[in-house]
Amino acid sequence: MTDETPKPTDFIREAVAEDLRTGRFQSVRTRLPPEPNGYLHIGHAKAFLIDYLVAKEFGGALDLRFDDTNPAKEETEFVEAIMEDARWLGIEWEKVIYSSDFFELLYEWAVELVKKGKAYVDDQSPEEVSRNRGTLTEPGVESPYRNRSVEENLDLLERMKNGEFPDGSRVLRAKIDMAHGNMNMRDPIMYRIIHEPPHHRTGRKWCIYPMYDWAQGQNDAMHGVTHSLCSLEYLDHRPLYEWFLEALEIPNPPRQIEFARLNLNYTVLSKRHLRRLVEEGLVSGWDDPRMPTLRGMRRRGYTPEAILDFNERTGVSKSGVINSGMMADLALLEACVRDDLNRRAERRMAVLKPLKLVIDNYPDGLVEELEAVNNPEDEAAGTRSLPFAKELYIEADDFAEAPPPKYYRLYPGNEVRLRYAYFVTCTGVDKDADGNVTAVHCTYDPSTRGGDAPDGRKVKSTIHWVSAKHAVQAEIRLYDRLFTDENPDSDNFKEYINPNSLQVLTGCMLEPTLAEARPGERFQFERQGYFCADPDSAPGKPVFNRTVALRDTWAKIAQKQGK
RNA sequence: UGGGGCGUGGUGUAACGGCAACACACCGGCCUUUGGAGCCGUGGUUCUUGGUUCGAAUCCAGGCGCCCCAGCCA
Repeated sequence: MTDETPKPTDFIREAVAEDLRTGRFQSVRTRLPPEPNGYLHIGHAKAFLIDYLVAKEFGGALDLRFDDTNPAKEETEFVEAIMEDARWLGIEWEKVIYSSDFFELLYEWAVELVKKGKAYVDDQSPEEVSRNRGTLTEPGVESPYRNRSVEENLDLLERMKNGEFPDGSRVLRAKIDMAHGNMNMRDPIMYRIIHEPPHHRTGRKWCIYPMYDWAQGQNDAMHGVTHSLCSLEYLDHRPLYEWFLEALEIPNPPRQIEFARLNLNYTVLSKRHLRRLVEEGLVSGWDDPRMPTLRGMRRRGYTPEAILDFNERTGVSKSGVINSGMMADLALLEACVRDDLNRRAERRMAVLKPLKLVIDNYPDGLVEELEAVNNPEDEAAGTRSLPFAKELYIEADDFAEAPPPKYYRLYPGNEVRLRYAYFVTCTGVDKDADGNVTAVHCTYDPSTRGGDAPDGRKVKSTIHWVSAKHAVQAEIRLYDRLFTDENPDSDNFKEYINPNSLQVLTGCMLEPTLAEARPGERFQFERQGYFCADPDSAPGKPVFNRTVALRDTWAKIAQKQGK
């Protein structure tokens, strides 16, 4: 690992490198303990990636350990979904284990603590326990059961395990300090009694289940984790994490390191709010392309590479400003997909809001095949051929009867280039009885075939088009941010929902090569944005999701003009 | 009012006692068969006050601000 040792780029990698250098650890093993009760989102992706990349960079491994210590909250359904999403991201893990795999040993360790006089069974009701914990500024009150004999504690714990007592009647607590400034140290609960529902893996074998704090560090130690990476909210738990390990006299105990979790502006990331979006029908499901879930982003057209890049560009730190985390900019995420897709996505022509263009001096019935470049960023992507004819569709926005200042596209008298085709000059329009433009007329210059004028004259604009009789009709879904507020993650988040987050366009006209697009295939529709074929697509009837629009400097100019 | 963490352009992250850097966003310009991409440029008294030092974003002290903690959740 000598030459391979990476130069530390953040405080976590610095700490890990230091531990290896000093010999505190000989190798690196990290673990990601998702609680299997929800789908992964962009914030989880960061945590996953930190654990995975740190382990990988130091020649170690990541294990997946599902944190199933509360049977009331977990479901098997999520286990597979989490693995599927992580795999899609490119995360590799060595072992898949469960906290419940360690229930037996963990119980033995609890018995050990009882024998050492460091844990006791408390008969107080949940209300009493809560009341006697004290407050942030007042010390707690010691339980009247705190000084029971070791024998009585052992007997009671055994009977708790055997299911002799009802839920909530007793708990096992660590005997630490009821006056501690850190609330986590005020005799934290280790085991509580839960009879129902049965655990999704261990069934009815256990009637007591460990609390997070009691399970975490011990599980880490049991399976050889060296670095237990977690988010800042667990900082206050580290003294307890270390207390247990020390009380049990664990040699080479694992080390917990905390980092700022990721928040994204203009979205919500809390499990509760995400669930509400789905359950209240505010989105179509966990994979709605507007959701910040990995499934949603995947359907939207985001690539794992873009998410990896985003993760890297947001960095690792301990400055938790909002909800113990950094507030990353959605614009950065979008920049990351654009970067990736710009290099990789093939270009296609697609007219979202069609307007008919008739080339009056083009021969009736003639169809020419014109060559178009698939990706100017990647010569290897080659070219394709596009049918061209007298009647085309152009983007309604690319024509203006009365052009605003700085408008370079089609308007009466103006000449533009039809991409990869000809120069055309607008000669007039057809209108219906209400005065709406129904078609635009133009003439073309036959000498400009392919898009260059032999006399060297220039046009200020190039617009896209699709041959009317060859066009494939499609549905296109345009997405915008789900919320109008930068930080909607509060209980009244519904007030900030963006009513225009989804716009469904039907009757869009696509170039014929797009007819058989497979779900998941991504393209750049020239001058529009990046689009991904949706699973709702049928052969010959594609449906596309807009992943992200292209940067649009014209939109900014138009906005400044007050339009 | 208890304990803990964090303050660097709008946002995020660097700089490890020696000229405050990079990315995104923003604004301006160049270029362009995508108003895309690419290229160039503008923008910061490093929360504050004081101290140590030849020299402080960095070390020390005091303020201020923000975040987390009082589930038998994780």
